[in-house]
Amino acid sequence: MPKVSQEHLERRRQQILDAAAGCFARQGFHATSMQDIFAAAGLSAGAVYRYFPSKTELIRAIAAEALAQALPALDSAAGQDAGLPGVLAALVAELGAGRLARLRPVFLQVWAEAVRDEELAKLARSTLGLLLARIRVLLDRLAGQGRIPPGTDTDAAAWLILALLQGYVIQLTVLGDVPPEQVRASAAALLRQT
Amino acid sequence: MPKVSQEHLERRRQQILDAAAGCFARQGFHATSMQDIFAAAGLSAGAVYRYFPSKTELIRAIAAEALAQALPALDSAAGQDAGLPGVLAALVAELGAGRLARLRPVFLQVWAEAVRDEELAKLARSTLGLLLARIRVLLDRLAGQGRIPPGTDTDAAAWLILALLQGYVIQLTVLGDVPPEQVRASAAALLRQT
Amino acid sequence: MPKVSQEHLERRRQQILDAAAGCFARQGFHATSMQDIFAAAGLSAGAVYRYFPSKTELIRAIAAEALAQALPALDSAAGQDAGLPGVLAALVAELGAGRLARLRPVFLQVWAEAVRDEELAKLARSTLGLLLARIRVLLDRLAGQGRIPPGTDTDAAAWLILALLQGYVIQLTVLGDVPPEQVRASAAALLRQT
Amino acid sequence: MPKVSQEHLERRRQQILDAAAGCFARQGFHATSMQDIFAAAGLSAGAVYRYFPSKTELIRAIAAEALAQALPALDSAAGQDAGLPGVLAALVAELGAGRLARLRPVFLQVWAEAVRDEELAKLARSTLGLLLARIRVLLDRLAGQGRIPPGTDTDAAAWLILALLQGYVIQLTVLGDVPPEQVRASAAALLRQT
DNA sequence: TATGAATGAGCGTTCATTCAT
DNA sequence: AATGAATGAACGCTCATTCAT
Repeated sequence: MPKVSQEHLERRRQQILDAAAGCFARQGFHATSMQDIFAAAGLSAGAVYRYFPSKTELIRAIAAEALAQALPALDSAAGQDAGLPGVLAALVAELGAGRLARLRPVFLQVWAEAVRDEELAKLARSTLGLLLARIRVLLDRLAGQGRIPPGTDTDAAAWLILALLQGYVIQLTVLGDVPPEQVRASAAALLRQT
Repeated sequence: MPKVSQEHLERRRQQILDAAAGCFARQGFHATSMQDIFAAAGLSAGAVYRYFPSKTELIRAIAAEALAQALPALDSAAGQDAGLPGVLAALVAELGAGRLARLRPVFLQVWAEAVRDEELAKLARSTLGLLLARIRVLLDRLAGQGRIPPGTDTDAAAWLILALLQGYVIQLTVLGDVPPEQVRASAAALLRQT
Repeated sequence: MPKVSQEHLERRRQQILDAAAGCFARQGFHATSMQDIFAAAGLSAGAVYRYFPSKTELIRAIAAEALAQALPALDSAAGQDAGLPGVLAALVAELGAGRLARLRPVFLQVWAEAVRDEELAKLARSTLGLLLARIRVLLDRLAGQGRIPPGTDTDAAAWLILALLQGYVIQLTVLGDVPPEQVRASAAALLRQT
Repeated sequence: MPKVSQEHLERRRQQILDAAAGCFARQGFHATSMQDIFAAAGLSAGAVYRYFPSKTELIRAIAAEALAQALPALDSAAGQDAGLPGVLAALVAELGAGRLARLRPVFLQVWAEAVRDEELAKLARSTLGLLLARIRVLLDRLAGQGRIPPGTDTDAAAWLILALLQGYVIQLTVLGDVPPEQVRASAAALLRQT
């Protein structure tokens, strides 16, 4: 007979993840001490270690959670039946001020840390693969609807869009603010779409 | 009269920077200890601290050096009088296997660390600004030569190209290898240039 | 009226002692965590703490139990009406492979820990005293039967035999295996008994 | 060019070993914290860790040093051309109040810890082997001089003497004080030597 | 009676930095 | 100019113990 409900355990876990995500976004993985996380979560060392066996595992859990959020954001942007510029603008808005905005520094941290932690690299690679596939599907649909130029290599285009979004994450985070209209303009300029 | 030549000092400084760059590329800023750098440089703690007053300053110096290398790479790629796809391909080759390849992980580290270190952020911002300006100049020249579609918003396009390159840095580093042809294809697909 | 029988309580207590003895024998007092004991006993922290108020008290209980087992082993060896070499051989067999074998590491732990815990030292001292007295009784009986050389200082001899057995505990535990025949031969050699 | 002399380094190392030996003798390996050792040695954490890479290695070094001291003690006792009781009495005096007295609790700790640390077990085993061999040599010499009964199995007798000494270490440490005369009497009683 | 989530002091260890030589 | 021994605050983590359920 469990002492507390499964639900309570899940809530605690999320409480820790939320606190850690905040710390990591603000200070990066390495400049955040476990003590910082204990304080942010309002829990003791032992309590946090009951849910995550090490700082490394906590980082991986945060990374998994953050990367996982990118997929529904893409889906929701793609689902609005807009043209490509519209989809990009929606994504960019999401990254700039939406729910993904908070996670931007975490994305950067994960990519930087992937150099050292193969587990993190795997995570990042698989997420990138999923995103790429979904973008391809979107492009194929748009091609079928005649909304992108005929003959477009959707495979290559999907990669380009992903790189564009990743670059935007860096820009937003480093420059502080890149106006979303600029992205829209950029996309429009080169895509010459409506 | 100094005991040793200015030249000697400069050589020592570079020796330390090279050793540190190697460590940082391999393990990241935070997982590299100063002791790692002493060992890699073959120097004592005191010797290194004579040239750099703290680890933070050493990181900033490395960042400045790494970012500075991006400009000549862009210039050399732009100077070959190729079309845009050619320029992009040259840059991508440089990032994938050229002199910039070694620095890719450092770029990532710098962008990730910029969140915490405003000095680093400034450095990154100014470099990004310089790159953007140079790309704009290139595009204007290509527009003047009729090698990119008339009416292209070169400002917006420059930003897009920079984001694309940054995304490529992430991809290369996280995925391990993105074939350069793919970038060329991507660019060609969307730019519909020769 | 108690909720559960006295018998149940006793069984639980023994269950914990058995689990703890196993852990302590394998890993020593200090390298065994209370969590190890909870797991080995298949009980919760709270359950164990209901029976033993602290790790220290649990250690003392284990020590008392282990030391107490030495007395019946000596009695049973002495009761077989063998000469001194036979008695020693029986004891050594008991320590080497009999019921006392499992407790050998615990004996060592107790002696080592007695340096720090006066309670444990008292326990060890009183057991040593009891053993000494019983060995003396045995020797007096053998002397009366003319089975040890006349004029033997039984007091001194008892002490020697106890030391011999303690040394054997160390040897068995550290060397892994000292053949029992060697002890018999040793004893015979110096006692020149049949 | 070394910063300080080899001699200085050796002195520091010994300073740490001495401090640690004192702590370990007083409180045992596990109840002694590294902080205790820093304080006892009058050094910082970093300084101690420059000489010993871990607490485990420090324990092993202490064990090696302590065990090594047993050999010269035996040699010096054996070298006085006394009969066996005299040699035993000398050893016992050494263990009771001589230079080995301080190390008695450390011996106990090593034997107890050998259960867990195979490296320590190896150390203890090899020392035991050396002691055994030296005792055998001593007995053979005494046998040649006719100072022990003819026909004595010196191999078996050597083992017995070693066990006796080990038992005495336990007794002294646990009981606090066993009068050396008792050992002499014990030995005399059973050896019936002059 | 029994559970097990939670506590938090304290552990062993690292590492940026200093300074006597 | 260069060394490297030394510092000590701070790190990630453990574990004996408690107590609401």
